[in-house]
Amino acid sequence: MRDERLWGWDPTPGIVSVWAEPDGRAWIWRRCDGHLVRERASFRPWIVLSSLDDLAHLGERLVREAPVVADDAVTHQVLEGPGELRYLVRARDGRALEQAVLRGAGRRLGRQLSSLRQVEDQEVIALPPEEQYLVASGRTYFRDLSYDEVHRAQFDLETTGLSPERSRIFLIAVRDPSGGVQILETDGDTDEAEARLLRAFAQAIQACDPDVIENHNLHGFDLPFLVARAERLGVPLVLGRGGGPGPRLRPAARGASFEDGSASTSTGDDADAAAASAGRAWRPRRARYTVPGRELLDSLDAVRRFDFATRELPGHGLKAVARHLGLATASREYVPGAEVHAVFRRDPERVRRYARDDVEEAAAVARTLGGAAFALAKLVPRRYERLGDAGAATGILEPLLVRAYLRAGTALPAHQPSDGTPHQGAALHLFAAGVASRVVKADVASLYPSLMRAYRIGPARDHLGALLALVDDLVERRLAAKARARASEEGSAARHQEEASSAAMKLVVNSAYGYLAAGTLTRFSDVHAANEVTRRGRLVLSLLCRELAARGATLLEADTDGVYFAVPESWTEADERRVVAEVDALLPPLVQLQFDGRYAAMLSHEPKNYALLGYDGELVLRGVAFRSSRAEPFGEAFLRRALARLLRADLPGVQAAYLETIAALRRRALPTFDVTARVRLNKTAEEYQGGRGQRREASYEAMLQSGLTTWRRGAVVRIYRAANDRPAVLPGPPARPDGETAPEGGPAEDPRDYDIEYYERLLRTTFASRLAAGLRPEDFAEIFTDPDQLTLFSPALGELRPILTPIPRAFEGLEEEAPTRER
DNA sequence: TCATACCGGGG
DNA sequence: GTGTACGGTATGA
Repeated sequence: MRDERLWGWDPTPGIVSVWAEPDGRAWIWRRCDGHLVRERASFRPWIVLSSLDDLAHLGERLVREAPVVADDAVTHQVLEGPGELRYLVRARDGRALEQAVLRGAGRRLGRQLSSLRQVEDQEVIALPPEEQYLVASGRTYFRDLSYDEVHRAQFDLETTGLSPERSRIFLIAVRDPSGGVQILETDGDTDEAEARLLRAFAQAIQACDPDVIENHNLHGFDLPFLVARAERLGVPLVLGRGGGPGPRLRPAARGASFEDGSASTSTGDDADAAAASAGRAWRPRRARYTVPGRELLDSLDAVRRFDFATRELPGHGLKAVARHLGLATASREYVPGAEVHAVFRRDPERVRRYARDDVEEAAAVARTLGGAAFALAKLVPRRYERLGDAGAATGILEPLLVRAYLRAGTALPAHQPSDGTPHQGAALHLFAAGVASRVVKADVASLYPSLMRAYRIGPARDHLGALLALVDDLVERRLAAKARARASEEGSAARHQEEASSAAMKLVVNSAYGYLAAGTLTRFSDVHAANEVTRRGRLVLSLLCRELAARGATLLEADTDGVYFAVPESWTEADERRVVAEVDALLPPLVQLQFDGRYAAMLSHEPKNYALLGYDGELVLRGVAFRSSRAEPFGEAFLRRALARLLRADLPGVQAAYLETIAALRRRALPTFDVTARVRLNKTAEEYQGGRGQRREASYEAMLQSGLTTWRRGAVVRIYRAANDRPAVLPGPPARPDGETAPEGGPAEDPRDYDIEYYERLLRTTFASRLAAGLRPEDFAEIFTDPDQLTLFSPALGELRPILTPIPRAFEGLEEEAPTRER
């Protein structure tokens, strides 16, 4: 398959935005040597149909595709191959084309149709006008442009609340493409003042004329809020280019929800609901705004895409992300959201700094994480802004495949219902529970796409072999991009570009398997091929487990594409790496086992629940058994200390941690805070009282028995068990919902009346029990005995060792390739 | 206690 | 135009 079919063939450089209308008019904005050029183009709108029957009523106006046809003709071209969608149909005006299909289909179905969306998708492919234009022309965004050559502006609203029904915008920070920041403010709390602010904002955007408008949660908050306020105040909000229409809605899965009528479903207090009531016109259920000439990008999408791969972010909020990525400056101003307006009233300068820092950070986060969408826009025939939140399978691979097929003049398959074959997933093996030392983690990078390439597993209906060609090509391009990134200067724009491009390609490559397994959602999905990929994956995992064991490794846990194992004491790190390399050599070509880390010890508790002790002493806890935000702090602290000692085979130390904790409880040396659990009160007092007869819930009983009879829904408090079985609430300020630790209660507020026996029991049953897998039952009983029962004659704990218990028959779960006649 | 439903963000 | 997933938390049987 030729390259150009995969990647577009028209070399036109510098496209920064495309807007097309269904009538075949298109506008293209390009940056040439820094200057903006607007071009007018026309295209012949097209759809693909499974049959021409619905167009038979056109009679002689339906003709074969030809260089010259009548102005009102509808032309068709028959695509080759076995695909069901084989008629490429075009007309001068896409609306007329749609009407013609709807008339025929409506007649056939005996009901009036108003949109091609109502036609079965087995029967039609109909793309948005911009995508029709890009697919047909072979153009893509940003050829020969780098990320920083695109003009980007950021803006951020400061409002009096989250609901545009009840709140106002009082300040807007705008960062222009050259980096200058303007602060626009209202001069009073009136409709007129707010309307003036909105007009000034629209003017500021027009004046700096960006190609891209960005912010964090732009589509979830700022845009819907802005549009709702503008509609309410009767202010025309022209943010696009060419004096065209104001923001338009387009359906988008990840957009804000717009339920017609009144307040929306979930929270009722947010912008989703807000935008809902703003207009009477047709609203899709979920939507995003779009404007001509500018791309509206949300850095929250970039953050989600990034974290999807890395899972390293503490949260997806702007501040948390900026801090995590090292983008927050030392002088960064912070104001809690709920206080922004109040702070503005007494210290406006502080809120101005805050808003300024917000747009600066949004720009920095967008630049740091937005490279993937930018790189994708160079490859995929969709608007840049749609690639910001496009899912990898339907949003990226599918458009590439559709373009490739049409360019090759080949018919496309229709979506197919399942044939009932269940999809089989990955393997998970637990080989041993308990404590192991000298632990190694090895894994196979990009296992599934590697298997697809190695065994040529692609969709049965992909007769062009386009998916595998895409994956092959992307893998090669990615390696080249990574090499170029390494070769370029650290921190340089070139490096940023290559890394972004590499990230984009990795994203697409890794979604190829998901595409296969996506059932009815993707055009070329193939559950048999997907099952073959996972089957090969299980075989590879089994093979490497067996081969590692044969070389002296003690297997602990294996999951999908990675394995933890322990090695004999005599092994050096070089030995560990050598064994991994030996086993790697036995795997199929393109499937590579890599050394992924080594640890002093591991407690294997349950599948996907374990604790690791690094050689540097760092303790890593994985899985729900070891991490819970609700858990009482004293228990968590005990567990961490005890685990660290257990993993060092220091059983007297484990017991000491236990006894010290109990002693502290008995002396009431622990602040009450340390025994509290963090809970959220999701029922109001009335709601709880209503059903109180049937079921008592500790959180609410604690409130009521502490004399607190009203509370806000969603309030977060810390509860504990006081003496005499009394549920109680920790006095003082509640724990902050963002997870920050509540301020320590002073002695006056710290009752220290907790139920000692209850917490001793909790320590044993909930926390100490997490160590049980690593100890003989009699040792466990000995270590976690009642301090009053300690005898002078107990066996010396110092001589005991933690244990590792093989799981019976775990090896039988390993699959082996059925003997076949090999090639 | 275990299953399942829902959330992730913005002022 | 459709579905990200995944880990955590909240809720209900």
